[in-house]
Amino acid sequence: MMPQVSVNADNRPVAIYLMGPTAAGKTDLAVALTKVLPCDIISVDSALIYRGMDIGTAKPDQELLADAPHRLIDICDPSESYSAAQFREDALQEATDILAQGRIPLFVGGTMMYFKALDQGLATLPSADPVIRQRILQEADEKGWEFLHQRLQQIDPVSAKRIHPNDPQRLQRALEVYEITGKSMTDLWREQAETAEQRKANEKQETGQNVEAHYTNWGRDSFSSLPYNALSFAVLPKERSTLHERIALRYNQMVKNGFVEEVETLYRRGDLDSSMPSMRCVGYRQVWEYLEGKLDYDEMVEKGVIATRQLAKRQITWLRRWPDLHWLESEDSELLAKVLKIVHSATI
RNA sequence: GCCCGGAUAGCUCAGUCGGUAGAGCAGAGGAUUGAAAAUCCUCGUGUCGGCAGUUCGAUUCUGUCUCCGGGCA
Repeated sequence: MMPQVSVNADNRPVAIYLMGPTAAGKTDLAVALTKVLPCDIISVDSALIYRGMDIGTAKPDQELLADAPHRLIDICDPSESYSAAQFREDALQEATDILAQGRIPLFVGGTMMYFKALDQGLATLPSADPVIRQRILQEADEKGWEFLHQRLQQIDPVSAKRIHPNDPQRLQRALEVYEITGKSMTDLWREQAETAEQRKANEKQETGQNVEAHYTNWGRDSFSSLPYNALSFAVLPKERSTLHERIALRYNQMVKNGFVEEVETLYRRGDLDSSMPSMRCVGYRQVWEYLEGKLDYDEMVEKGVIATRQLAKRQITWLRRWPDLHWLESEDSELLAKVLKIVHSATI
């Protein structure tokens, strides 16, 4: 008899992904889950990593954190940058630690690229190099991004087609990878995808899927399977307008609670600037501009709220195409029970 | 009460020497491989304030009314 391989026959322990746009109520649900399940929270949030950025990131307060500890918050200084790859490494380490204690990793957050990197892996590529990035930036200043896009067209036509000439961040990255490795991003992905296909073939785990047909997944190391079987949830208010109301309410509350003073403390340090990832965070950027005198108070508040809404929209776009996602409504009174039901049926 | 400006997309405004109109912002949809709360792409029909007049044709010219600024009393 051939052994039956099916999705349900997964004997790995479960983990929970709790996703959702900003201000949807993820933290409340996560904390409630820690009361009824043997789980520990791992934050999936590119802003909560920063120390001293508490009010504007809606970071849980000390009291709550003492009650429900979050891993991967307060791990960076605002002068530092972090990355999706670094996150994956850190998050897997935390998950392994939690699993070793026989507990459930509960990943909670809204940084969807971190979730994707965690779940599907990343190709093996060089990490960011500040010197090379600076050089590319300078060249863009002199010759324009259009010129650099044409150069990318020469060395990597596939990426050049995918990356819009107006997208400096991705152009910079593609050129950076080429400068460091001497190979195009596309070639590196392809090589790694082929290696993975080979490995898969050797392990006789044919899935019938054509990796080559999905170039956006080329080279991702998702074949090195995760140590858990993830259940994906997304929380979201039923109506977009409700989310918008919650965002405006929360932003005004932040300002009342001393958000401007928090940014002022960072502003006065003197070693931070508005080009750093930390100070590009929603809200921080607008308060920073207010402190520089580029925005008046009302504009700062209005633009902060707008930026938060736009962030939420992008997060929702990710969620719409997330596979096997359990959708939850923020205002559902049976929220917790529904999650528990799904978790229990998966653990049996 | 009189004089001058305004009234056009959800908001701020441009424009049509008369042939029913377009920017920015907002909003919506999408992309997303070491900055991702980042970065980028796509999407614009609205009694052109109401009514009347001139005209083949008025959002555009004229008259009048309403409302909002500002000024003079």
